[in-house]
Amino acid sequence: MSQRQSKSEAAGNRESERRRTILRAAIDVFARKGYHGCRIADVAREAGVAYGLVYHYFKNKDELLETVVETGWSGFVSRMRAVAEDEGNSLEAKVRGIADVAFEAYRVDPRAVKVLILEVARSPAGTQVVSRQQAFLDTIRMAADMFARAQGTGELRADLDPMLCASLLFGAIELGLTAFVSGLMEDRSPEALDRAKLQIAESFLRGVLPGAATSAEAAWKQEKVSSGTRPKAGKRS
Amino acid sequence: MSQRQSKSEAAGNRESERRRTILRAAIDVFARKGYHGCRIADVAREAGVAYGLVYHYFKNKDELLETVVETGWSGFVSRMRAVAEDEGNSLEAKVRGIADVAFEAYRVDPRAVKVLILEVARSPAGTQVVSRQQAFLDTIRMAADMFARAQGTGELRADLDPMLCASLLFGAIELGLTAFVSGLMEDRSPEALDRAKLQIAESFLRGVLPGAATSAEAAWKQEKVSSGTRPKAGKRS
Amino acid sequence: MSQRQSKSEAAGNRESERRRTILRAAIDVFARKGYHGCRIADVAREAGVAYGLVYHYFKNKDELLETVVETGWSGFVSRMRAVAEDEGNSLEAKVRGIADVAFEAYRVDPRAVKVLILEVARSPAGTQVVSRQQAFLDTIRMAADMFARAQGTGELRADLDPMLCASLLFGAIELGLTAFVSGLMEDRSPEALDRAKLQIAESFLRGVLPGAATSAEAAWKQEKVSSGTRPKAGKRS
Amino acid sequence: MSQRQSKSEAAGNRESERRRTILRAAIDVFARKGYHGCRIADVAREAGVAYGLVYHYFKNKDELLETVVETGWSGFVSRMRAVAEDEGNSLEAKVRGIADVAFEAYRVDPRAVKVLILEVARSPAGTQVVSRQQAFLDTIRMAADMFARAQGTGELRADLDPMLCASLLFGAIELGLTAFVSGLMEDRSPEALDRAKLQIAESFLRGVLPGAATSAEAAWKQEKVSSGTRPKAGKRS
DNA sequence: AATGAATGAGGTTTCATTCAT
DNA sequence: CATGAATGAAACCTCATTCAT
Repeated sequence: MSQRQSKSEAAGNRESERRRTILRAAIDVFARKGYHGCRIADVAREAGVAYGLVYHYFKNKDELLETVVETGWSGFVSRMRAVAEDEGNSLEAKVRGIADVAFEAYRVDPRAVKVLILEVARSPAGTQVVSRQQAFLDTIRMAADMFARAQGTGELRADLDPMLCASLLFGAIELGLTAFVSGLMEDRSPEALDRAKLQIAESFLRGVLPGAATSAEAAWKQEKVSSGTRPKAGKRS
Repeated sequence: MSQRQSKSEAAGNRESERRRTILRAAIDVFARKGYHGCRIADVAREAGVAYGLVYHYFKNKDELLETVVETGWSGFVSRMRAVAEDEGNSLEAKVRGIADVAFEAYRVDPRAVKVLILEVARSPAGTQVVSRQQAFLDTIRMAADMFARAQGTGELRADLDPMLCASLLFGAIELGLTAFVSGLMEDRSPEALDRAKLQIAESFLRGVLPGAATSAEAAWKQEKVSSGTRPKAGKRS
Repeated sequence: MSQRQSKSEAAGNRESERRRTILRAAIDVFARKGYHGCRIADVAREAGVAYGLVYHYFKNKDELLETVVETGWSGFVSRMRAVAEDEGNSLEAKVRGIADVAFEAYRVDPRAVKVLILEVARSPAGTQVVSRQQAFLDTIRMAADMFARAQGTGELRADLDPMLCASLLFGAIELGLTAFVSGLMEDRSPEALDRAKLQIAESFLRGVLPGAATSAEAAWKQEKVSSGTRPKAGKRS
Repeated sequence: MSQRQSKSEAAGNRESERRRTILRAAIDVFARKGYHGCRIADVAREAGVAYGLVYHYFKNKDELLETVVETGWSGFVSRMRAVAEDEGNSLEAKVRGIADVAFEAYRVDPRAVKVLILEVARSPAGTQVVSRQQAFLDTIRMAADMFARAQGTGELRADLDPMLCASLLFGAIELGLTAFVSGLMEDRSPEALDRAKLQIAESFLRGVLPGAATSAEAAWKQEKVSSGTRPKAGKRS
């Protein structure tokens, strides 16, 4: 590649730059006031662009939200899926991995996560284009499949409903994040986030894995003391 | 006494009857389309009354939602609080009691629960009157207090953040209910609901109570099979 | 007359009593908020009667105002007319009589006068039933006739337009009263009212009666003839 | 420079052009139907613009009226003030100047004057933002000050209340204009207007300037008491 | 006669979307 | 690309009037 970009490339970059500015602004405003509570004018003002420019890049307000969601959600889901469907991993590792993905997303962009939680996870059925609601439900179903498979291999207590397990996991993660988003948790330092993530994963696992104390838990307890080796379980160093 | 009520009584009943009809309709419509997605006209049509009558009983749309929420939420919260602050109960009993309250509310009036979940639990901070958002957060804080006290008596693992525990519990319950609300769970029979409630409470407790299996769990296990011991489980690599 | 009234008389009195209560309330509320600024509910509340009763006695809101005006205005006008058309009186006596009538009306019922000023004297042409606007204009015309006759007898300067004289007189009276109504005049004692009445009548008469030209008038007349040097007095060339 | 304006200038003109069009339309419609009697739709139709554009330039209906009033009134008042406070002028010149200003305003824009008279001068106190009513009263007070100063220099009869004089002057002018506005005066030619202006100013001055008592006044005085020597006069007891 | 709940037309206001420059 | 004025449908809310009791 030459150091100078071709004209169209430059334009393309310029365009996508503007586009991204607007998208960014939309996320911020949606996070602050909600989709219904904000006007296109708010997004434009936040982005520092002219009113009409929003319509240059997005067909309408709904597409704007759609794009926000897709952008934020698709990466999230694909990372989630990668973790959940990596058959090389134990269920425990997968669960910890999912928690990692969620909390990492929050660390990187809490506003975007807030929008996803507010506008995607919840919102009346009829209101929106199918995809939005579907996206969330599909993710839960994916997790449910994961749990169902785990039951097949004896990694999950057989008496639990896999769908319910999936709901519990996401419920725990979501309200855990909500606690941060809403200000219920006063300490929002990276360490606090990490602690929360571990407690959530660990409590969930303790609750659903077969047997008494899980090895994971044992390991985790040990980790506190020494340097607990653990097979590729997410990002923990 | 005669079978007819006195005039004022009849009027009083009539009034509150109408009022309740409208409130009921509002719950239904909010549940179906969300607060923003519905028009006063929808509520009026659903209630079978004239447009303006809604404004006879409620100052404006917002007060209507406020009333819906207050009505539904206050009963819910007070029952919740009664359970959580009954010091005669063990933590386990309290947690099960809270699950009972939530699922019973859903059984009695799923629509109302849906509205509470959609419009109260989540919704951008600045938008609403304090009370709505506050109500939800206060409930979580109440549960957090409960868990903190339980740590004092050794009923809860000392290494867990009480606030996080509260979030987990409500997250599990909420997304468990959401699974029903959203149609993720196909079987919505009372039995299925009950099963879900038990699984949620039990998994949560298993996850957060100190020690190995809880007494409840032990009982439950026995009830199910006989020897469900599984060899330390761990991970199949 | 017997001391007891017949039943129908009693009823009639009761009725007119209620009716008068409502009329009274309407005057007060109209005076306070204006016709457009008040609701039937305000009138009912002020009168201490039920909402619908207003409609029992008056066909609609407009008729209510109409009645207020008629009641207040007709007495006013007939007294005015009696003074203006009493050919036994000099013009001066008539003018003073008109001022008497107006200020007496104000003394007796300042609110009613306020309503008459606000809602009758002024108000866009098309808006109202003819009668209201007409009533006011007719009164001015009546006074104009009076002035025209006075010109015939030499009691009024021949160079003045009678219609304009009428306007001036009522303008002076009206804004004089307005000064009291609006609070511009701090002293609202009966004595102050009387003083104002006399000053108004006297100044008006001094201005319009024939007789020795005042120095000011003389100067002005001269200007017309010669080149009236006047120290930069506005736009006159 | 080219004959074409720069873009921003053009835009600026365009904007204020539209704004002025709407303001103009509002004046016309208010004059025709009154503030309460007209709908925003009427203003928009009159201006030949879309419904919503009115709200692009004015926050709401009330601000529209407010702006109409301010625009029309402020120029009027400042011109009035210039005349009233020009100490190089005699009282007589000032009074004539004020009449000039008022009638000139009417000649230039009778509709606007009508609105000012209808919606500003009179209208219930509580209804409006302070400024509107205040503006009118302040103007009267300004004139009252002028008259008070004139009493200090002996230019005005000492026995008159300055505030009342101001009321008389504006009452005369206002109802004089009303006579034209309302159609009482059939001849509305510039000459007729001029004639009216002169008669008003002259009659007023004749009435309030010191100087030889008119015969009428003399007669009246005699009738009342006996020794009505005037000079210092003060308030009659 | 008296009450006040019920009705619904009519007005205001908002704001997504289009369009001319 | 960029701008922001212009558009108008759609929602909210008010309140005069009617009606059942």
